[in-house]
Amino acid sequence: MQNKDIAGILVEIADLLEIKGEDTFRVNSYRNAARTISSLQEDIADIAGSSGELVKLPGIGKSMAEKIREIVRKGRLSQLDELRRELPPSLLEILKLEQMGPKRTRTLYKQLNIRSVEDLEKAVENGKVQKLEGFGEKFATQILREIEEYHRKGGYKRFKISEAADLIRPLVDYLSKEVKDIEVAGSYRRGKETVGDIDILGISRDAGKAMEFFVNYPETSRVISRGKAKTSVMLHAGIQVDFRVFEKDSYGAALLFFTGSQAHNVALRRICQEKGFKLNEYGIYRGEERVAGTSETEMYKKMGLPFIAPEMREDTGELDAAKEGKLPELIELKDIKGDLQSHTRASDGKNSLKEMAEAARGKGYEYFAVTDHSKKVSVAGGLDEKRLARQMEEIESLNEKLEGFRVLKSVEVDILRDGTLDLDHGILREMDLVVCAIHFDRKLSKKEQTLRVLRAMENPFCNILAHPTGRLIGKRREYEIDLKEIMKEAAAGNWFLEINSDPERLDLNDVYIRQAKEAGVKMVISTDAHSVVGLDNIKYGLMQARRGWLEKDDVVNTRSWKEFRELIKR
DNA sequence: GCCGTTTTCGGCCCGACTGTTTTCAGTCG
Repeated sequence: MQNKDIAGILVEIADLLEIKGEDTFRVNSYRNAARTISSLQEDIADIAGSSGELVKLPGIGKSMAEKIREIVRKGRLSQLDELRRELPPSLLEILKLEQMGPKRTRTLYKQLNIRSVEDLEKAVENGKVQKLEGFGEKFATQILREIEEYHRKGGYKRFKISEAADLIRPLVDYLSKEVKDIEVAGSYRRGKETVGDIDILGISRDAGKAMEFFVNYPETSRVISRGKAKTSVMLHAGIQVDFRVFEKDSYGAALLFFTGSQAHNVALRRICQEKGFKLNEYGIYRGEERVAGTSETEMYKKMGLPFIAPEMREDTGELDAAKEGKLPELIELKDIKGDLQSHTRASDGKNSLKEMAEAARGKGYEYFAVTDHSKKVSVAGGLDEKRLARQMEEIESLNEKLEGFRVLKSVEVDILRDGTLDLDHGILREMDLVVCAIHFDRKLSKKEQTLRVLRAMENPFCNILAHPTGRLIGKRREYEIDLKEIMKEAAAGNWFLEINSDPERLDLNDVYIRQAKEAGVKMVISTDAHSVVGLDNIKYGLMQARRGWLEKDDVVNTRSWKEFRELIKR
């Protein structure tokens, strides 16, 4: 049972209790506990063993600790089983529909025995829902549209951060024509790997005009709500955009508020309360008087805190760190001195070696590793020893021409099922750097998979373990592997874990990154670019690194090649 | 259900928008 499974059980309880009509504070305590667990560095199952440890975690008291122990022990929770008998779990699907909260879900269940999205759809079509008190025609039309969208998208989907970026770019260009100081806030600004919606802020004295301009954006498919301060629309792409305008004096407060996370905001409001202030999206107030609001820095300062980077605002310890003056100095893009995974036309890349190298040099890097696939990955045109030897010659002659820049002779060698490598040691020995990765036999047991990787990484030529969990966001689960063990060995064995910047991968993810840092592991941030354009993805890997609290020193490719080489085992 | 330098009870973050409920509940972030 992983942390996220246990958190999932608690969230389900919270949802069902809420539909039941339980006290919201009690309901929230389940959500708080779930949040604590899913952002925890250690395995909750390990902590659950020793009594007293669990209740030290924020939001987990005696009763919650007992429930967690039951889940760890039995793999299930009798309280949830009971709730599921009481209420059909398919109600949770209804709850996911926009406009459908716990109250309406409960009413429809009690009054019309609506148990599923399909039931709801029928009842609305038959005009039954509209007859109930509190549900009108407008509601009926809206909910039918929601259900249609729900069917079309197959439930509610989140967008990969790169997909969101592609939608945001033209929208911000458009809005900038009318509104000043456009900023994208929300989970996008915090650099989350996926985003559910897009929050945009701007400064304008004429909010009405700004809103009018916003709803006329050509990509708008429908207006969800429209007010003086806030307007929400759905884009044709199927993502919701919330747009708000503020006055200059409130802009910092608004940015802070709408960047979130929700949990971070709640924690900030508590801090303000303790100091006798009130915090909202317009500023910090002492009574009626606004005492801060213009900038985020000013807001934090008023709370007695240093500026906290958006990527850290998840209420996972950043506020304590800030209070104690122990915030990390997060790694920045300019710290990266080279990219360490890339593919060329020789395997499955789109550009030539020369084109890739020149593009990397154009980014201001000092070095750049070309890591085409090895022969086993034949679908990607993997290279055998002979072709690699030829590529290495090509690199050498290219390096003679590129002054102040070095193309590293490298490869993404496949780790075979038994933990041996897909290439002769003779050729690996000739390389500057060897990147190792799993591409096949993903379904081994956890123990076998872990041993396989460790065996490979014990090889004297292996330096980097690429995309260590093999997940593809929203598509493919992680393979079973004991990452804790991998981290332990990586920390001791001076090899590195990759943070793969491909927005489909982002592997390691933010939670694992922070865990790895705690374990003393050094990491690299690579793009895994398959084209010149792909080199830009470094920003996504960087954001995950920042979400994992990494500093320059934690990341090996912030060093010059000379320093880097010293760290590599041989 | 959690929490505590106002500690074992009584709090628990705050505001915008919508619809139809004419004074506010529900939902969302």
